[in-house]
Amino acid sequence: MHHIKKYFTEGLIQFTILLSLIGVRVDVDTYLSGYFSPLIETDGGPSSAFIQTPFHHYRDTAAGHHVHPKCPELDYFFTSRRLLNEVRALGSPARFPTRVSAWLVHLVPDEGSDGDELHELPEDPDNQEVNTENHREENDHRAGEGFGLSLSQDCTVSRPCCASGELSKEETLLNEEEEEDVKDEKKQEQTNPSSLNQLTQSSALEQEDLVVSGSLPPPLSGLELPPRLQDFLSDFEEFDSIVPQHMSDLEADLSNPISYDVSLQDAMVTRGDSANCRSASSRAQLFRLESTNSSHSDPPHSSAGILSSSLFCLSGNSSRNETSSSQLGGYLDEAVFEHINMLDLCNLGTIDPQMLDDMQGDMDTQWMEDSDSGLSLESSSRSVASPSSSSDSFGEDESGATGCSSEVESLSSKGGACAASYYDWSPVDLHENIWHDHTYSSTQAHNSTSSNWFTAIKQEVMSEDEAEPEEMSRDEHRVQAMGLPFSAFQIVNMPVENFLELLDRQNLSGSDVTLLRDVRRRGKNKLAAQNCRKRKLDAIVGLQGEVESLMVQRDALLRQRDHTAKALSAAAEQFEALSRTMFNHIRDEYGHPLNAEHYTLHCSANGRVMVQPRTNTTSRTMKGSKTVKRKKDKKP
DNA sequence: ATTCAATGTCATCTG
DNA sequence: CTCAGATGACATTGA
Repeated sequence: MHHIKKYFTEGLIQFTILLSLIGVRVDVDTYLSGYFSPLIETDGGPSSAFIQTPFHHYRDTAAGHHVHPKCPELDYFFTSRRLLNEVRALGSPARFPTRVSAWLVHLVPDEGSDGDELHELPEDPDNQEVNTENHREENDHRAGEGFGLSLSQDCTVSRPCCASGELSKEETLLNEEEEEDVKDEKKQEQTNPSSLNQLTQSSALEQEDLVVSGSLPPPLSGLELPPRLQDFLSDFEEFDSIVPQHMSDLEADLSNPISYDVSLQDAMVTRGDSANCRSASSRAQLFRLESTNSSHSDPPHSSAGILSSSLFCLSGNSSRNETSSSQLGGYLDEAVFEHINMLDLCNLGTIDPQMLDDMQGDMDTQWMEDSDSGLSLESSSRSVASPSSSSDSFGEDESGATGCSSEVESLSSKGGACAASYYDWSPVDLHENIWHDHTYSSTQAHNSTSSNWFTAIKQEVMSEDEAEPEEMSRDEHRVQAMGLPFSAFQIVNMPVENFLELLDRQNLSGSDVTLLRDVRRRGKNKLAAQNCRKRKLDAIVGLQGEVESLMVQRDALLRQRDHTAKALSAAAEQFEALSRTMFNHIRDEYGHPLNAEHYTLHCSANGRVMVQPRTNTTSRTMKGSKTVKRKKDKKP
């Protein structure tokens, strides 16, 4: 509750600042005495209550989270702050009255309804004691408050009454409140015309000033120019450099008038809907987190929980409910997942072994899938499958396997060290993570011969992949024909030391050695070709994506260029018009008007404006230089 | 019969 | 120099 009070208080202060910025005088002292100041959904800039309270107090500290820079709440915050800055910098007071009116219509609160709600709220005895005093005190302060208070109450789209409580009634009353809001606003317009007049007068003054600033300068005598005109003309001093530099601003200016027109309404409508719902839901989530943290000790209707639910239901109309509920659902999911994570971390030791097995299986699957993306692993796995998937060869291999084993035995009797060195290596070393659980348990694998082991692997893979048996490759047939106890796959994948030992100690003929070397080379090259093609395809896909992004960038640059050209031409026309206007009022030493075709205005950096005779050579050179530049631009 | 994509193979280069 | 890998070019194969 302390946070809430501080939140409201800070919000009130910020909103007071906001009101003062738009010309409304607010007596702050009268509000500060009441804790339940309106919950302000607007932001007052860097010191906004929106920043201070929700994120730092609740997220960073209470919930232990850190706000991500791309957090949607932050997006909303910065967006709203930007809008507010635009409103400040707008300098177009001509729109102020309408906006303020819209603000009032939307916001001006129903003090009565609020008060009624506040009095209705305390059905919960726990909150009643806490809230009623504050509300009464606040209502006392509000009673007879002027325009400023109405505004501030207004902005409490999430009203403090909600913070205290009852949601169902709140929901049902929302529509009525809105209607009453309009009525009360009208009443207040009647009762407080001075406030509105103050706004309109100030805005009218600003408008007048703007009109003066935007109008053409008064008739000139000589070269004495008014400061504004000098400023304006000085802007043309560095014409080419200024225009591109301010293109972004120009774009904003050209594209934003609509948003300016509705900026304050947006500040109410949009913030009252989506943004408000977002903030309300986020707060609800934040409060929910706090309430969950304290749920064990607090009663079910703890103030925080009620506040969260209040804020949640506060979202008002159906659309709000949809938005807020969905978003809140997201937050709740987030909270639920956090809770689950905590439980998992705490109960890690009690996890069901079956679940661990499943997880292991998933991990293995994932590992194998990942291995597909790898170079050697993918090729190796595929190589394992390809020779093993030929049932015919395995039928032969079965018979051959026994023969091979006998041969191996004989070999081992010949050179035990050599055979041992062969069999120290096996594909298991490469695929231990995959195959370790498949063959070792089988009785066939008890024989320590690599051929038997490989036969077991083949059978294992065959049982999994009997659907489409593949024929043995030519090299596989050749190796089998040689009667070696190794498959082509083994020859390809065994370490080079083992392969060299195999060549040396098998008493192979020269043609056999060449064949085995070719088999090994072809096998490795086959895998290398597969990897190479895969990389090539990946590179093509990446380049296609890059091309698309570059095309998008190119389109954006073209649009920006068109925009710049339009702005440049518009500024040039404005400059010409202004020059003509000036030359109409400028007289030479004989009192004759100057011909704008023969003279031009030159604006120096210090603000001085000089009339210079226009020379054809300069204009030609300038044109020539421009054409050269354009040609240069076109070349690349 | 032709086309085309996938795959295998060879030659060559590089580390 | 050998080996492993990468890659272009060509051949083969199957749909």
